[in-house]
Amino acid sequence: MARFPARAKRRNTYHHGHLRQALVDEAVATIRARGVHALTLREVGTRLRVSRTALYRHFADKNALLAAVATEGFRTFRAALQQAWDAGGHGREGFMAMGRAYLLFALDNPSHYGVMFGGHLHDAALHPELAVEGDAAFRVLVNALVDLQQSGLVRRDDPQALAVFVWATTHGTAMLVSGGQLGHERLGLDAATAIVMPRVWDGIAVRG
Amino acid sequence: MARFPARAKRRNTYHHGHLRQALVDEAVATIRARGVHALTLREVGTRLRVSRTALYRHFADKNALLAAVATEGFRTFRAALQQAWDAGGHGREGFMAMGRAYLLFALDNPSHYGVMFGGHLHDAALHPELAVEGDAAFRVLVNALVDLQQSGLVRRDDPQALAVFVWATTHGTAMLVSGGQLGHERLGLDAATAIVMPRVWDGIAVRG
DNA sequence: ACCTGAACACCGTTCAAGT
DNA sequence: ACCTGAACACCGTTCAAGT
Repeated sequence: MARFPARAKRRNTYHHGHLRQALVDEAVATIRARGVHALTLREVGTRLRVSRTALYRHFADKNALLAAVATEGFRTFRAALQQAWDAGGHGREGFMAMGRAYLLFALDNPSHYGVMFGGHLHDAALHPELAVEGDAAFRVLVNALVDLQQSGLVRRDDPQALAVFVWATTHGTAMLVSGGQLGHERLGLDAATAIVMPRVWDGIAVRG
Repeated sequence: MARFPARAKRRNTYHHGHLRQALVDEAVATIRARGVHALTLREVGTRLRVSRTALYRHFADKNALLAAVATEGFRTFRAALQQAWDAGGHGREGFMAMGRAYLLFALDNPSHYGVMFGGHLHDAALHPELAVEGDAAFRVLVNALVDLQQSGLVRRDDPQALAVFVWATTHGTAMLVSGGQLGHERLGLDAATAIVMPRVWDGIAVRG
């Protein structure tokens, strides 16, 4: 019944058994708080009270850690989209809620979103799980569009093509708004949603 | 009449009088060829046969050099948009040509485009010339939209809002296509243009 | 003004070695 | 298997000094 000592001793010497997840969490926290450029493998290590090179037991290099961060981001992102679509009761309102959720995620976690889409990753192709999660998030949108088509609300074009248009528009809006790239025009979440989403709807809806 | 020697001697010791532009050009070339992550101040210096720190006479830091690269990008970008709009004879066709030119620029110079929009720049606000050039490029689009409104082709909504929608969609498409972020769906320039631009037009055109 | 070399503090990554 | 410390090659940036 007293087998804890062994575990305790182990924890002191070899760290916990979930270093990988701890590394990802720490990286996400750093990125969220201070941006990608502030992410340092050495600091991640010391903050986790682990050697600077312990990380290499779980990731090939810094890029692989970033890929894991992006993968994790896609997971919560997809959940947020799905939840908004469901909570919005599908239909036009659900679609709008999804769009708002998309922008909300991007504006709330600009740095994390940047890792997912910003091109900080060098060889995304080398990380299949990343592609899988990205696809899964994309598929939430495709499925919603198919549903909207079946309800007679959206044109019966190729849903993939429609999804590309919708995703691109929302993504572009997120990047422009969060980066403040449009110069003078500083937009907030609601303003951006109000400007862009109705027009996206016009671009895909059945003509009335 | 023979005052060249002085110049020649000077060139050997103090480099040419256009180091700043040479630095930007070299940075652009490196980024274009090998990506932002390969840009090194030290290498830029040695390739220009100049000390590693000569750069600091012209730029506060690496970020300032990147801002200059982005500024230069916006200049040629704006010219490309304007040229397409004019060559397309304005109207719907000119608008489509502009959209294609946008995507062409982004796909032809993905890394340079990435510096302009990708968030590699830390404090874009600190570089006013960058904002000026970005605004100028944006205004080409706004002006085109106003023209289209006067021709009765585009709805008479706030042109700025219309421009945000158009820009965001095109920008998003460029990012997604160049990053191959849409998973399986690998799109080329023409496919992306064909999918997105007609729908953008539907989103802004006068209802027929 | 414009340029330089040496130096500083800081990276990511490798590797032989420990448990 | 998992972790470590020392070492390597490489950064951006500062600074006193040169012309």
